[in-house]
Amino acid sequence: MKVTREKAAENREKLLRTAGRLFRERGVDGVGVAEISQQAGLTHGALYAQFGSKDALVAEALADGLRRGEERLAIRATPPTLAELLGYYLSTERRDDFGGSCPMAASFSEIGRQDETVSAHFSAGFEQMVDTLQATLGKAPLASSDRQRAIAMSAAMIGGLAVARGTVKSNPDFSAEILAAVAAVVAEVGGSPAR
Amino acid sequence: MKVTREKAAENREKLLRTAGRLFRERGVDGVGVAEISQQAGLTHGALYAQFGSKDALVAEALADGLRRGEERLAIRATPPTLAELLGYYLSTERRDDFGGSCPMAASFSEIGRQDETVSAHFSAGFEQMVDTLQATLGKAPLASSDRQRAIAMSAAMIGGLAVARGTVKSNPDFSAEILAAVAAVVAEVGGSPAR
DNA sequence: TGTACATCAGTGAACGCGCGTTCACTGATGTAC
DNA sequence: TGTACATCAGTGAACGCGCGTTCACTGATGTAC
Repeated sequence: MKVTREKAAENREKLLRTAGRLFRERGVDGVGVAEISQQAGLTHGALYAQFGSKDALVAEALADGLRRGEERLAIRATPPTLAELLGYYLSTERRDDFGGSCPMAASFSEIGRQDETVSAHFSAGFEQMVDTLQATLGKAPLASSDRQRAIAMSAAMIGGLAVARGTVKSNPDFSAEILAAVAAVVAEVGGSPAR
Repeated sequence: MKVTREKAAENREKLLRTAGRLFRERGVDGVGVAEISQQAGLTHGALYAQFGSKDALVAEALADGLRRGEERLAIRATPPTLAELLGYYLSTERRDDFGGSCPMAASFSEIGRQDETVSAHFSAGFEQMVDTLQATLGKAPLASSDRQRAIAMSAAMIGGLAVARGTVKSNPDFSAEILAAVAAVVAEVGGSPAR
């Protein structure tokens, strides 16, 4: 049966969000089109009418997740402080919430194996993170440029979140120590007072 | 046909190494038991005689890769300097060589979804990296402890390598800039002279 | 505004394929005497 | 040292299953007159 254009756009959106969340939680190869469609309240046929193939859906879902992350930062009235960003990004809540978290940290190794389109969205997402961090920088006793510092801080946050995830099942104390240590050092490198 | 005990041990080793390399290159779900066995010069039956299931092989291969990485650091006569570690780890060669590189960076998101055994090996591997880095530290103008710095530096290196991989297909210049920026800032945080 | 009909988002049965896994069998190895 | 035989690493055919994908069909929507 046909549906209104509006409803069709909603369905497409629902498929994208559902796919993105499941990919982050269980990996691209860990989720099938059947489950995505079902959780979005549709059949796999609808998914194929919208995206044509799973590969295309993967690319669009990753891009959509990165775009959504960018927007969340861009629409804020007052730009966040470094302490706020660190407190949010390197929290145990974020660590344990694969589905709701940064696709750069959740889909990591998978993104490196995707094609150029996904790589371009990943670049844009990372660039945005670097810009956001760079805007928070204070004076630090380092010779590196602001941009260099912002890049290294972003890498440390993404890496720190992922490492905390890799260690939490066997060693939750170590995992929490990692989050705290990364937050402390990144804050210092960023020129914020140590917390 | 039966083979000598020695040959059987060699075959097991070959399966582990082959599986580890392929998992790092294409992801755990991206490679099947048939291909692993074939590239190791055996049949899948031999793989099952040795490991019992693919899941068990995955766990052992990840652990084996992490152990191998630890050993590579431990057996050196003179401990490496920070500059040497950074030059090796954050090079474009390492970035482009998924199969031969650090399993913590290559199998990232996958490790977070594995069970406690793999998590324990991951913790041990990361701890080793932190210790190695901590041993190279000089004096830096930061209030953070040596251990905090070593943890954050390790996270930045792993994250930096992974982010460089995610951006290289669409934006090779940015990717190279990331490697250089992370290396420069990590060197400063580690108290080495900026290169 | 009312009627006729083309459009197309979504349905659901069916497809081939490759996956992980099982198992009866092989035959050289390694041991017991 | 030589012979008999139990062991078991490895082979390869076969299995069911769930995957991504296709396609004939449905029927409300949206348009043309």
